[in-house]
Amino acid sequence: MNEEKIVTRFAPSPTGFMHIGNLRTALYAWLLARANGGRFIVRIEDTDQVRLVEGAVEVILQTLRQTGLDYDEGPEVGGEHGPYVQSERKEIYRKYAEELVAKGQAYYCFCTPERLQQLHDEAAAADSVGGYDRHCRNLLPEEVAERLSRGESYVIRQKIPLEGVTSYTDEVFGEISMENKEMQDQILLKADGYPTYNFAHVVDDYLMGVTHVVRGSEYLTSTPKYVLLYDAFGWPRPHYVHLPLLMGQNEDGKISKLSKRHGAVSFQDLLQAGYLPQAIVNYIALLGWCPKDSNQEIFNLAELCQAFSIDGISKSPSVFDYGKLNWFNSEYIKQLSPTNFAERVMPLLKQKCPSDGLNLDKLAQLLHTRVSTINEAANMVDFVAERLPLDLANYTNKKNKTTPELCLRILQEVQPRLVACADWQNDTLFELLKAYAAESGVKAGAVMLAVRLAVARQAVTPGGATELMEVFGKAESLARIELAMAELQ
RNA sequence: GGCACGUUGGAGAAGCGGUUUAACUCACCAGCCUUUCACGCUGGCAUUCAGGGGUUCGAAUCCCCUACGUGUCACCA
Repeated sequence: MNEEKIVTRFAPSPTGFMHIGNLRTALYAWLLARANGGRFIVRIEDTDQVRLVEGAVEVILQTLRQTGLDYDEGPEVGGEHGPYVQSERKEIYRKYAEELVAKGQAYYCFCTPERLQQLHDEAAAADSVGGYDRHCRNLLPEEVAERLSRGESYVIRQKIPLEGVTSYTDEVFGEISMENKEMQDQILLKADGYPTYNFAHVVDDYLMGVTHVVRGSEYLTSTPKYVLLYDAFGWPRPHYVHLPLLMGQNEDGKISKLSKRHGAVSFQDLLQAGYLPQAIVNYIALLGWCPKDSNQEIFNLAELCQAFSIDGISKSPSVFDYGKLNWFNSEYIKQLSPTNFAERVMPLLKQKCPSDGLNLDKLAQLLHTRVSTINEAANMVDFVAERLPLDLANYTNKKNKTTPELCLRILQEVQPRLVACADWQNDTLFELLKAYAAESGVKAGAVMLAVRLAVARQAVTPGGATELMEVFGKAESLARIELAMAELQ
């Protein structure tokens, strides 16, 4: 495989947003090129003018930028094989399609969409799946010429051999064979003059020198038709690298192709949900690929390039697991510097906890090791934003042997010391409470519990008693202790 | 329905005919640590590789069949 310089491409269709499965395909194609000192091309496949979505190209390019998948040729950067947008290469395809007709490997078809629909309906009625009946395959040249000159609407179809078998070797799935009689005379050039994907990608991959076609395994069984096209032109076939599909788990436990019903499935959705680009990339890299002789899981792009190889790609589909993504994300969040993390949560904290006097920097610090996504911080700080109702039963704790009565006593005895405290920060407060515990003979754990509950008004909190007091500041902390004592009275 | 591909624990997976009593990670459970939670640490979690037949001295690893799953059969990509 090293006899030639590897050239791969990512060829998305701008028909929506960046699906995570698409991103993963882009990643693998990029990795294959970069890991072998090859080139990576981006090509926009916008031959379906009906499904075009405004702004989709920009989303695709932006995603590539955000994930660090740089390309050598493509939109915006150009290159020697441009243009890289298929709608701008329209005439190229016609020329090649006509060449195929001349070679007897393709033919003009004048069948109307209505007739095709009828064919389809009849097949469906017979409880089967029918294809095109090759009605125009053997039209006389004179008839074709005449109908063409009359300006009749037409498409150009590939002339698939009626007999025999077509095989190719996929780099991950091995040899794939398909009986020619199973294949349809697929349309190469549509009535609107645009090529189909089936044709355009073959022509472009050849013209752009793509050596390895990397794409999802949904193309596994249509590839024989593409291979036939290469053969018809007399072009060398590229290597094929089909990737296992990405699945999602449904509520009933069944799995199916990853889609919106499984939750956030576009790169943008995931960013919106608080995931970091590199965590997403790291996670999807491992969905369907595994490094050889290593148990490493945390990889940055450079490390992925080092470790990546085709034989690490598996054949079986994998289920996208948000739980594991969360773990990756929390690892990447922990890697963030305290300041960097603080910058990211701060907008959210300021919005949720606008009141003055709160130490949001301290809050951010507490949150750093406790969240798996930035957004998760939102539901964790409600108790800071407002004084939540607290069930007094929480003051009864078996491990620390506390009761509401004990807690009340603790709060009453500790309050004057807190009022007198001049240095309102964690370490000082902690020492203060410990000193009280030692002097009073009450267990330190009990003291911490009473104070934490009084201040937080919530059983489980992101931080201990004294850390939270630092967050609340002296005034609010004392006010809450005051409130707690009243409730316990 | 035809064809194609897949099937190792709840999820990602290693494994490529013999020291594998199936590695590692997430999740889960238990314990430790600890000012709760989280972090961290320790231990548990498939006697078995979809099922059934073969081949072999020996199979998760090779072959066949069955089951199940997914993909594909568009003037979509």
